Amino acid sequence: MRIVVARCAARYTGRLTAELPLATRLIVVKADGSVLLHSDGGSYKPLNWMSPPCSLAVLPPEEEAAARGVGEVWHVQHAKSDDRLEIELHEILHDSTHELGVDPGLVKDGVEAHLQALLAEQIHLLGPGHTLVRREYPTAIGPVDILARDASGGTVAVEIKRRGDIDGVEQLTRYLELLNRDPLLSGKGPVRGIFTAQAIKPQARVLAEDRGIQCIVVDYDALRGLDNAEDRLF
Amino acid sequence: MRIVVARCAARYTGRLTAELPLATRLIVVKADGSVLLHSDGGSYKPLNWMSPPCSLAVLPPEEEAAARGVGEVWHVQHAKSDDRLEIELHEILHDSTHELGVDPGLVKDGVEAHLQALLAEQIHLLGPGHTLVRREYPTAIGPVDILARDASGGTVAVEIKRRGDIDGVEQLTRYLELLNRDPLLSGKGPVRGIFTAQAIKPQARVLAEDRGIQCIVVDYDALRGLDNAEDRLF
DNA sequence: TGTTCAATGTCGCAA
DNA sequence: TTGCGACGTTGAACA
Repeated sequence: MRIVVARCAARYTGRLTAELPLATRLIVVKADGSVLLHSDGGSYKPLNWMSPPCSLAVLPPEEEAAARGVGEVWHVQHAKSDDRLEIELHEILHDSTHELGVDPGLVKDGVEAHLQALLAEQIHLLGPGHTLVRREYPTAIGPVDILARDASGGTVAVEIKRRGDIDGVEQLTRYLELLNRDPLLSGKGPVRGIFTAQAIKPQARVLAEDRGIQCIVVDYDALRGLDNAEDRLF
Repeated sequence: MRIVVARCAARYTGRLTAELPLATRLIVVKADGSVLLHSDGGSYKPLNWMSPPCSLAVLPPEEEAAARGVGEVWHVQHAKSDDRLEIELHEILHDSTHELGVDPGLVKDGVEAHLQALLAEQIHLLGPGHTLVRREYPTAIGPVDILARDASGGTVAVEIKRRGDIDGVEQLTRYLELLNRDPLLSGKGPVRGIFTAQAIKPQARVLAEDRGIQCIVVDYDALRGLDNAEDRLF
C-alpha cells in the first residue's frame, strides 16, 4: 500500500464525469492497484476513486500542465470498462509504502439472516399456535423469509427486515399475491402476511395495515436474550 | 488528518456487532474525528469505520490486553448514537499527521436529471402526437418524472430511470393508481404508464407489461446526439 | 459468470 | 429533521 499526501487535482470519466479542483488530499494506492482520494472530512466514501481491477501509469506532465505547476500525472484506467481517473500531482507532501499482507476480513453478527434464524426458532412470537413450515420458502419471484401456519391451519408469510421501509411491504405484497394463487396454501383461507422489523416506519406501517398485513416490531437483543435463556433451560 | 499504519484488531458495536482480527492495516483519522480502517485490497469501503460526528479517546491497555501485546486502545464513540469502535493497536509501523485544509469538493455532471431533460425536449419519442404537460408533476406521494398527453388527449405518466429495476415499476404503479383517481386526468380514459430506462431488467419488464405499462429503452448517447443534431438545426 | 438483495450503506434534495 | 430516491453504489449469496 502506497500512501501519498499531495496537492492535486483530479478528473473522473466513466459512468459520469467529475472534476476535483486543486487541493491537498490523501491518495491511497492499494496492492490491487485501486486508488482512493480522500479529503479531511466527510464519511468513508472517497471524493474520487478507482475500483480494481485497474492499472496505474505515472506520466510526466504535458508542457501546458508543467507550466501550471504539475509535477506528475497519474492515469488510472479500469481494466474492464473505459472508466478512467486522472490525477495531477502538484506537490507531494508525503509518500510512503507499506507491506500490509492479506487481511483476515470482517466477522459480522446481527444482520437480517440472524434475525430470521432467531425468529424461526421462536415462531410462537407470531402468535399462539403458530408453527414453522420453512425458512426461505422458494417462489418464482424469490424466497419468502418465513412460511408458517397459524392455529387454524392458515398459511402465514413473514417478511423480515432490519428496518421496516415501504419497499419491504411491497415485496411482501408481491409474495402474498403469488402465494394466494396456490390452492394448497390458500385452501384454509387467504395467506396472511406479517411484516416484522426492528423498527417500522409510519408510512410503511400505514401501507401494510391498509393491505391487511400485520406489523410486528421485534427486538434483536430481546430475541437473542430469549434464545440464550432457552439455551440455559434445555 | 492523521495517518497510521499498524498491526491492530478492532470491534464495532452499534447497529450490528463486528470483529476484525489482528492484522496490519491503514488507519485514517480525519479532522472531524471520523476514523477509517483500510486493508490493502477491496474497494473504497473500509473494513471498519466511524462516521462523524464522533470522539476519539486514546487509552492505555488493560492488564490482560497489555499481556496480549496491545500498546494502545482507541475508543471511537459516535456523538449521537451508541455506535462504538474499539481499536487495539499492537504495533505502530507509521504515524504522521498532515494539514489538508478544506476541500473545494466534487463537481458532478448528472445523468438522471439530464435524461429527464433530454426526454422532455424530445417528447415525440414516446410516440406520435405526444405533448409535454410538465416535468416533475407533483402528487401526494411524490413527483411524477414526466406527465404528457397522447394524440387522443389521454394522460401519460412517464417514469425515468437510469436502470430499469422492479422498484421503478412499483413506483410508477403507485403514481398511476393515484393519478387515475383524478377525474381531470383520467377523463379521456385511464392514465397510461410508460417506463423508460437505459436498460430494463427482464423481471421489471414482465411486471410492467403485466400491469399494462409500456416499456421504452432509451439510449443516453443517442438522446444527446439527437439533442446536438437539433442544436445544429435550429 | 451473471443476477438479486442487503447495507453500520452514503449522499443529496426537498417538504 | 425526516422522507425519499439515486449511487461511478459495494458486497455477498446463489443459480
